[in-house]
Amino acid sequence: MKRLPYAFYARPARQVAQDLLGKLLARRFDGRLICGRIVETEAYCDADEPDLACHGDRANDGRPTPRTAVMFGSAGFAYVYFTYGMHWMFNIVTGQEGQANAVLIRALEPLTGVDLMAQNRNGRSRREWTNGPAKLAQALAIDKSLNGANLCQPDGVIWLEDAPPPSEQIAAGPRIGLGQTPEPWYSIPWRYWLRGNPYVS
DNA sequence: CAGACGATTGCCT
DNA sequence: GGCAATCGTCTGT
Repeated sequence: MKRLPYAFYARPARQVAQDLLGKLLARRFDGRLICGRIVETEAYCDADEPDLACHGDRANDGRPTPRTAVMFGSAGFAYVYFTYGMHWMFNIVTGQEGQANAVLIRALEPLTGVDLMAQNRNGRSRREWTNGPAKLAQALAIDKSLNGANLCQPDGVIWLEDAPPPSEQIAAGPRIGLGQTPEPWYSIPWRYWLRGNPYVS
């Protein structure tokens, strides 16, 4: 299996978000491998148009802040942030440097290191290990220490691997949990998933 | 420096 | 379906 290269990420977020479906998210943890197949993503921001749901557009008048700085940086790095006082979210920076583009990984299908996922998810049922953005972060032991991690680095502890295109159909719909975000961004269909997959959130 | 709120989850009715 | 948990980040005073 081949690690996804920088060029894969250095494209518009919506394109990367769809192409990530079926790829593998891998994590080296406790000397072992945890790996899952990506089945749900969301795109935030695009080069051409504003996205008021995106942290990079919403805060500080569209300028970087300490939290969002990574989002404005090079593609192929991890943007990990803390929310609701208890949850970590794992995103992948996409697009061009200077633009706030990222893809949120929302759900995985467990493949490797299932005992570690069960342990990290406190013994919950298999279906609840990775069917949500904060759940998969916990299952893969993703936290602040991985913010800014280089996903293309050969000896990194978190990366993505190429995989054949998915056989499932790709579905699209509005993004989840946008709260007070105004239209049209509240309803714009930038969430993508593999139709029928049981691990979609 | 105080106040509002969040790219969610899990428990309760 | 409703709602509390829990704290970092951002904003306005």
